[in-house]
Amino acid sequence: MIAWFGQNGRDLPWRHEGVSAWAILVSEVMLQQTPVVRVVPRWEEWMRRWPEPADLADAPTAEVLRCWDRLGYPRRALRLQECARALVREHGGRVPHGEEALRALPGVGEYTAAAVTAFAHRRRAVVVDTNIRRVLARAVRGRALPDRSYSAAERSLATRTLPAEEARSVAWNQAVMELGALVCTARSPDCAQCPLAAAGCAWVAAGRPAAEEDTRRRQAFEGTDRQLRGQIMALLRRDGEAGEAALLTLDATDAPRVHRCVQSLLADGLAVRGREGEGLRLP
DNA sequence: AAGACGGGGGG
DNA sequence: CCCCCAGTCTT
Repeated sequence: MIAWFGQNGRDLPWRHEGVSAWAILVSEVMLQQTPVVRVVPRWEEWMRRWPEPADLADAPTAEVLRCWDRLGYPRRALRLQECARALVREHGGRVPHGEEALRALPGVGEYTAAAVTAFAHRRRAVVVDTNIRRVLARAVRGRALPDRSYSAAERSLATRTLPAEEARSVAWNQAVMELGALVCTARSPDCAQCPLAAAGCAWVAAGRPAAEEDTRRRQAFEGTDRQLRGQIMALLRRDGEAGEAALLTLDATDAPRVHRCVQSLLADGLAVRGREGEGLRLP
């Protein structure tokens, strides 16, 4: 796996020599539910503008949200700025070591704390993202896909699989994640190119059985608050401020729904009231 | 354990 | 047009 990564790993900017822990933390937050290819250009501009936590901490939030652009889930941008402020306030403007201290930061959960520990601090940490879950589900458990929810058993499996030696553990996390992203993909895995297939992937050995029928209802998007919130944020990024009338054009048929979304954006701190007390603008 | 939370590109 | 993406936080 580690040799495979050496040959096939992508040349991503946050993997370059000398990239700071802060820059890696920023990349990890941006990569939460957003594909690599969309993150790269945003990350480059972001790091150019705010190379240190103190820079982001002092930035106008409206600019932060604009630069985040359409990476999705804009509260991640808000939390990243809160995170930068927490680093300045509590950690001397540096990214702390230790998963417990990392997890206490806004927007940093189990995955990100482990990823920063492994990829920024080069320490042994059990990193489990969607790619690693899928690779382990296939290679070890012989399943087409991991279970819906992340279980203690899965964390335990990842822990047992992780090499004991520190440098190898870091390389392993990177390699398994990359294999899941490039070869052992969700939709159409390319087992012919997989270094694990020959070594005995349980799923390949079992004849690549199909996934169990997924009975859960997929999350709708069209017509949801999530979509409308996104449209409102797009409007605010473009114009800085939007009056009541402009907001209502987003869904002229359902004013209460527009109002509900405005309320939730205000509650989240993603927007504030306009100057005349009506309409909306970026914070 | 289940839902909310954006947005876009590939199959 | 559906599915998935280096998840987190709140019920």
